[in-house]
Amino acid sequence: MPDVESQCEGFRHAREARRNVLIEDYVELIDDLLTEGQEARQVDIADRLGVSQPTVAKMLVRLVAEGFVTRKPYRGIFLTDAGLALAETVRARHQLVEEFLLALGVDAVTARLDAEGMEHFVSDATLEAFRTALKTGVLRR
Amino acid sequence: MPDVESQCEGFRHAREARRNVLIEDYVELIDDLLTEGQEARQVDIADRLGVSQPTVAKMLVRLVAEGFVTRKPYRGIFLTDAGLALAETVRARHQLVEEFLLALGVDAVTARLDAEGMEHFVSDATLEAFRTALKTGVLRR
DNA sequence: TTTACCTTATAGCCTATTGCATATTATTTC
DNA sequence: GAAATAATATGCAATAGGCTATAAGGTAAA
Repeated sequence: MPDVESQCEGFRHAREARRNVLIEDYVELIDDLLTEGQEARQVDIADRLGVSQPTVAKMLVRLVAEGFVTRKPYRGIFLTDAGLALAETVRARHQLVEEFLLALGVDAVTARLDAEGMEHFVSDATLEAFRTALKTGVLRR
Repeated sequence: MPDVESQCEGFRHAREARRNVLIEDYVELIDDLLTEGQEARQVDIADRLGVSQPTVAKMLVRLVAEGFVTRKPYRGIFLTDAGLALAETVRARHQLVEEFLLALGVDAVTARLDAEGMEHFVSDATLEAFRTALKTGVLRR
């Protein structure tokens, strides 16, 4: 067992990360919706996330407060520069994790599901290790 | 972008998994404390998790209700058979994820931190892929 | 055995995340 | 331009997870 301080620090770190999961998911999804050309409406976001529209409305208040999105009334949601930057980081990470799982031989459906959960907890260092493994091709079957 | 149904299902799946994270962490930690010979007291658990004792007390109510632990007053916490089974599953998964990251070349500290976050979202299928990769040694550097 | 300490319980408060039901406000269409 | 429709807003409730402060119950040592 690790010493109390490290373990405690680890758990604190994980709790901290958990608080950002929703924000990351929203920002990534909004960016995807905008990139696909359609507008990002509350109802679209709600459908994609599988939650109700009021739930989305409440989260958007938070996203606006934290400076990631702006809203044009009845015209949908838009990303600020900070939101765009976050979206790009998150999407790149998400894709890399999913690609890595696929390269490992995990089936497509599982890779998608697992990546959705894991992505938020993969550090830059680990991401770099994934990237290296992919590049050197050691995982190919 | 995935179709609405799959994406929605993915997010639902992740939300579901998030609800079990704390239970898994508690059960794994309690098992570790008991295995180390010491008793698993509320204060010990609180120290390890980096939360307050009342927070632990509240969570223990839930763990008892869900049938994972029992309590001997002023003698600490104990695992039921279900709790023990869960603990073993969780610990095996946790260790495998951490070992895998180490084998990939991730440094020890990062591997510990990332594994703590990722472990709860790694499916059996992905776990099996990790195991295979470790066994075939393709990751050794 | 009585006090001091350790352990647990309880009360009250807070934030976050979800839901449902129901307004309200734009936009469109006829 | 008025009615239908789409988009948002809001009120109320529930669950989860966290905190501080304080009380109370056992254990053990002087």
